[in-house]
Amino acid sequence: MEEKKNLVGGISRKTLERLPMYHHYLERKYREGTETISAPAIALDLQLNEVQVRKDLAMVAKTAGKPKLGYVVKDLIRDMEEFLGFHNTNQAALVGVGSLGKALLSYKGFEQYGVEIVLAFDSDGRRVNTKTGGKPVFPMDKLENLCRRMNIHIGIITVPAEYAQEVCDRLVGGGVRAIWNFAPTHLTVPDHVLVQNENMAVSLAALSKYLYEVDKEGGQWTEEEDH
Amino acid sequence: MEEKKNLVGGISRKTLERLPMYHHYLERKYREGTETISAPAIALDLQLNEVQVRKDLAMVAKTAGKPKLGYVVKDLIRDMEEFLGFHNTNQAALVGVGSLGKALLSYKGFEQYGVEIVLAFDSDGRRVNTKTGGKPVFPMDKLENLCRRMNIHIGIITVPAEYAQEVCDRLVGGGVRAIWNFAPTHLTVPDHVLVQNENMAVSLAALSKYLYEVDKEGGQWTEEEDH
DNA sequence: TAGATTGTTAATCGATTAACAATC
DNA sequence: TAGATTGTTAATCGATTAACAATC
Repeated sequence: MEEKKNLVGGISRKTLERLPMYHHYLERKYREGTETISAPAIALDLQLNEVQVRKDLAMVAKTAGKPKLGYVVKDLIRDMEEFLGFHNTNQAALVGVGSLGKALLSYKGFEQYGVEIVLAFDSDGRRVNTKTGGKPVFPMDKLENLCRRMNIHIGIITVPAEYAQEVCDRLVGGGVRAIWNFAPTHLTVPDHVLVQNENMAVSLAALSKYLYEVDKEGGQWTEEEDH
Repeated sequence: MEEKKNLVGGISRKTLERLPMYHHYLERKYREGTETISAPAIALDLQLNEVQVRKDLAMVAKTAGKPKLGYVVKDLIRDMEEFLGFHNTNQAALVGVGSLGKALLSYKGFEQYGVEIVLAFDSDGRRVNTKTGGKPVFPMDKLENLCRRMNIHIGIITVPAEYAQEVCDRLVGGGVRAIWNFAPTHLTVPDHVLVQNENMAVSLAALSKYLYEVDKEGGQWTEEEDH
C-alpha cells in the first residue's frame, strides 16, 4: 500500500496552491510599475501572514530579499515561472467535448501556465472530425494510439462521472502522466500518475453549506459563538 | 483585522471538501444495491484513512453506525444532503457570458447541489437580451437592482481577471453573500461574504510542476529520495 | 461467543504563526 | 545610526492517524 504524497518536488501542496496567487499578484504589480516589494506588503494585499509569504517566496526565489527593500518583483516572477515549469510547454488531450469541454478547448489562457490542449476525443460521431477552438476532435478508438504517438503527458477529463474512470484508464494506457479531472468522481490511478481534481461539487457544497448556516443562524455568524 | 475562518458551520474546511466525495460515492453504491457500508470499506475505495472516514461521517450522520454492520447507505445520503443544504435551493447570478460562462449556464448538474443559475449579466451588447442555456442575459447596469429584487444570494464570476474585483463589489452591493470566483485573481470582500475560488491556475501549476519534476529527475520519483 | 466494526481518547504529524537576531 | 525588513528557530495550532475499550 503506497502513501499518498503531499509534496510535489519538495514543496508542500498548500504552498504550491499559493504560488499562482503570488504569481498573478506580482504580474499585476509589475505592470503597474512596482519594482520591489516586501513580504508584509504582499501579505497585507493577499490577506496572508507575512512569515508565510517569506517562507513561500524562499521556496522559489533564487536571490534573497534585501532588508529594508524587499524583493525585486521582476526576478520573483521569473523565478516563480521557472519553479512552476511554466516555460516547459506540456501538450494535453481533452476527452469529452460537451459544453465544459468546449469551453476549455476555446480558452486561451492555459498556455501561460505551460499547458497546451492540442487535440480532443469524443464518443459522439457528430462531434468527431470537427474542430472546436481550432483543436481537432477524434473518435475514442484513436485515444491510446494518438496520445502515445504525440507524446501527450496531460489528459483532461470532461466526460460524465460514470465514464471518467474508464477514460482515465485509457489515458494512462496512452502514456499520460497527469490527469486534470472535471468529473465529480474519485479516480484510481497508478502511483506515477498525478490526478488533479477540479471539483466543482466541492465548491458548491461549501457555498451551499455556508448559506444554509447563515440562514439557520439568522444573519451573520462567526465560529466563536456557541449557540 | 479579522481572522480568516477555517470553519463553515462547525466543520473544518478539509472535512467539508471530502463530503461531496462521500456523497457521490454513496449514491453510486446505493444505485448498485448496497444497503449498508462500513467505514473501512469506504476508506479502501476512496483511499482514505478509516478513522478519518468515521470522524467525517460522525459530523453528518443523525444515527450512529452499528458495530459489525456499518452505516445505512440511504440514511447517510439523506443526512449528508441535509447537512450540506442541498435541498434548500439557492438562486445564483452569473456575470460574464464568455465560453466558460456559457458552459456553466448550460450545465444541468448544479441543481443537485442546491444551486440554480437563474440569470446572467454581460457587458457585451451583442450578448445582452439573448438566452444561454435557457437563462436570460441582462446588461451590466441592471446587476445590483435585479440581484436585490430577485433575492439572489450567489454570484458566479466568469469575467477576465481585471474586471473581477469590480464585478465582485457590485454583486456584494446587490446583496450577494457567496461568490464563486472563476477569475484567476484574489478578491477582497466584506467579512460576511464567502468567496469560493475555482482556481484553474492552481491545478495547472500543480500539473505543470509535477511533470517538470518528473522530467528533471528522469522518471518516477518519490519525495523520500534526496538527490 | 468471537470478531468485525464502532466511537473516542491519545499520539503524531505538518503547517502556521510568533519571536528574534542579523542586516541593509 | 535607526528602523524596516529579512531569514530562521521555537511555539502553537489543527488535522490525521494510532490505540483501544465498547458493542452488536
